[in-house]
Amino acid sequence: MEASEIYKCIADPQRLRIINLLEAGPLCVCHMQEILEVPQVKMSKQLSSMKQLGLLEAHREGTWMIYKLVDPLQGLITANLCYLREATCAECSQLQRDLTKREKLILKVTKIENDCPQEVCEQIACC
Amino acid sequence: MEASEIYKCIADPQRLRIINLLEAGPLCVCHMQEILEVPQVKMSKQLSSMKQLGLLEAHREGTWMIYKLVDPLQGLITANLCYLREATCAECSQLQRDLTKREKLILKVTKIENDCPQEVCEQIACC
DNA sequence: ACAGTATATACTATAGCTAGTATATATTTG
DNA sequence: CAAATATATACTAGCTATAGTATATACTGT
Repeated sequence: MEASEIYKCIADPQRLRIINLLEAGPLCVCHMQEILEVPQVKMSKQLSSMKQLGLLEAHREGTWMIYKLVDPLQGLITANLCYLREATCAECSQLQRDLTKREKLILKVTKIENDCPQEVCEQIACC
Repeated sequence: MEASEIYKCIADPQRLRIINLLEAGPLCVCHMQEILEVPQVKMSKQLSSMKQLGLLEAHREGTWMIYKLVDPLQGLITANLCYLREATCAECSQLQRDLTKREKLILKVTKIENDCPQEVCEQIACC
């Protein structure tokens, strides 16, 4: 994967937010959709382009599609996430808020509603 | 400057090469043109867009326009240059080659031809 | 087999980017 | 002031990316 392709990918704030979320653990489409507040079609298209690029992989669990970052993650991405999480800018604080929102959502769908893909649950040992 | 704007900028390999070159010191348009082997009009347009973005600044010296990176350089850019210079990929080795080519060109235009903007010369204490 | 939920794709319109050609501007030198 | 050099801008055409709408597919539970 060329560096320029990675930059083009994270040059879209929405896609950067997706990577930031997934770096914290796998998620299904509808939950990312809820956290980022974007229409389903946009979410789906962005995920599929990132998968095609080779950054994400997906598998099905019932009706859910669970996306995660490929392992090992491109060093260039790791380095940038690392930088952005420390920095202070509008986009950086957005990334923090997304992570917080993710925590809350996962708690809700697991502990409370029991409506959670297994792989997501496993992270917090809830199911 | 938003992180996404910086990524969009360096997502173009040519622009990344420009930043890489200028990080080593100021240069005039025609010398960058020679190192990167691009038409004048393309060079000029890319430089002007990067200047408008706030990454570069320029001043005139005779008929030359000398471009340099704004100081202090965006941390995000520093971090990425730093990463790319250590990494092994097609683009990364290109960046190395560009720096070598820059060294040679500067030697030529200063020591040999004495055809060199003052600010460039000052770097290697030649004029 | 049907209804409901989650996700993906096809198609279209449109906005933004890039390259190329031609031309203009700024400066120096004779 | 004319010629030469270095750089910038205007204009155009083609391409790429994005958003939106509609529709299709995959799976589950009844």
